[in-house]
Amino acid sequence: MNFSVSEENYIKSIYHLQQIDGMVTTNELAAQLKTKAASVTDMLKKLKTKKLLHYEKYQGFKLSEQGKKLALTIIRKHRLWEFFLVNKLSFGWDQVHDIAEEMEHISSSLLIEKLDAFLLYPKYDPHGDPIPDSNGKMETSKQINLADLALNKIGEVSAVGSQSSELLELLRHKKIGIGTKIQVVKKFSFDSSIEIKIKNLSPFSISQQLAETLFVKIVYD
Amino acid sequence: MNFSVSEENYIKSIYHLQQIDGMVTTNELAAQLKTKAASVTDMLKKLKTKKLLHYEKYQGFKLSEQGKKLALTIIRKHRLWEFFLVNKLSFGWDQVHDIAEEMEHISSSLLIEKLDAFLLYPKYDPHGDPIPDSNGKMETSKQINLADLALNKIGEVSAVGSQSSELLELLRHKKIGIGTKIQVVKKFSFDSSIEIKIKNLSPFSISQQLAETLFVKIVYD
DNA sequence: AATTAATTTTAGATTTGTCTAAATTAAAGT
DNA sequence: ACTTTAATTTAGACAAATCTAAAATTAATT
Repeated sequence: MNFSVSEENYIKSIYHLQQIDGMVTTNELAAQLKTKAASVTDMLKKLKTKKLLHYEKYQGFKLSEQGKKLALTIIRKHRLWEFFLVNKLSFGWDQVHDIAEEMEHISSSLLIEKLDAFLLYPKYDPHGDPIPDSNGKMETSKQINLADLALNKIGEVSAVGSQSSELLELLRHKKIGIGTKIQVVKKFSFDSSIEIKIKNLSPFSISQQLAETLFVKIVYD
Repeated sequence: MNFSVSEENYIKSIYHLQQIDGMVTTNELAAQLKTKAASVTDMLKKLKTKKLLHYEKYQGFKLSEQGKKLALTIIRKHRLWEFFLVNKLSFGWDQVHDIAEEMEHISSSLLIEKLDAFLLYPKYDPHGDPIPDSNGKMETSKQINLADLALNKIGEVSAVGSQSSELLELLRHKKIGIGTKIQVVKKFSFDSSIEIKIKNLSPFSISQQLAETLFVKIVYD
């Protein structure tokens, strides 16, 4: 199968959004792609007939297995080209995103395999995100401390550092549990507190103490 | 200014065709681009309003200075990427054309300058065609013997090896003079004769002896 | 449970690049 | 010079991807 640049951009955006939300909504995707909800609906129908996603109208949508596979090949291309641009052409890591955004749509898969070999099979791109291999598999994140999670990254809570009823009460109150996805919005050096964002809640701050008892796995977008 | 992939492909094809013909016709271009004459006419109007070519209807057309400049940047990208594919990713020289055809439309000019530096400013691509520099200048061909011109290449007659009236009579009869553009269509090893094609004439053969008295400059397409 | 608000979808229009078929212009042959 | 042929252009249609405005559906609120 062969896909248009536009179709590929939709697939990639849906992949990233569903890492965070599970299910994706029309408005979310429209915002991400800087387009209008009506345009998204049109494209969803097309992608559904191509069996790249599961979609029932008004019910949200997510990628099919095929769709995920395609998303991962696009992400693989994007990250390999970013690695190339930074490590071979000496671009800064902050200059390469838009260029890779164009290069990821070059269709030849032989090109990508040869590029991968030339770069000596890198595992991470210049931003620290893992590069999927030719089967779509990539290194999964180890558990790290929420206090160590980089700004704007999203972590999925995988463990808590204590079982004390005081902690559990606090977590229940803040609506944090195993599996909760937390984005770091701001870090305050004054008291090492951090501001976090959880889906469907307004951002709020937590203490350094709490951040250090929470362990997360990075959700690579 | 920013141009679509389609516009860039038209510009590049026109550039190549006018190397041979000076003026380009609608049907020629349609054949080259594997599209229909009507589609070409439509695009010509658009390219004219963008001042990329000189065009009066029914009169043929050719690139403006601006159009040539654009064509050379596209050719520069194409040939640099071909060089990269062959010399860094170890593709065969016969595998790279279609991939470079896609890569030449990546828009960043900084990318191309950095690529050029990474490749150590190559002067020729893997097919032996010269690579334009960032100002659109490229090495011009030295005079070579028509007998040494590679298959399918086009040469412009720049000198003859003798002034004998016998030779001049033969040349007048074959309609060959200084400035005539000759394409090598076939080479016969049996007697070293070669079959050539001149614009507006059917292909015909010439003897090794004649070929060796004609000097040409390669017309890079 | 009913109404309001927000989200999503449909309907119809627009742009880009293409096509076929018909009309126009130029070139070639007698 | 006239007629036939070939090349080119116009007119009208179509597919892809987008948009605005209106209608339909779901979610939220009283």
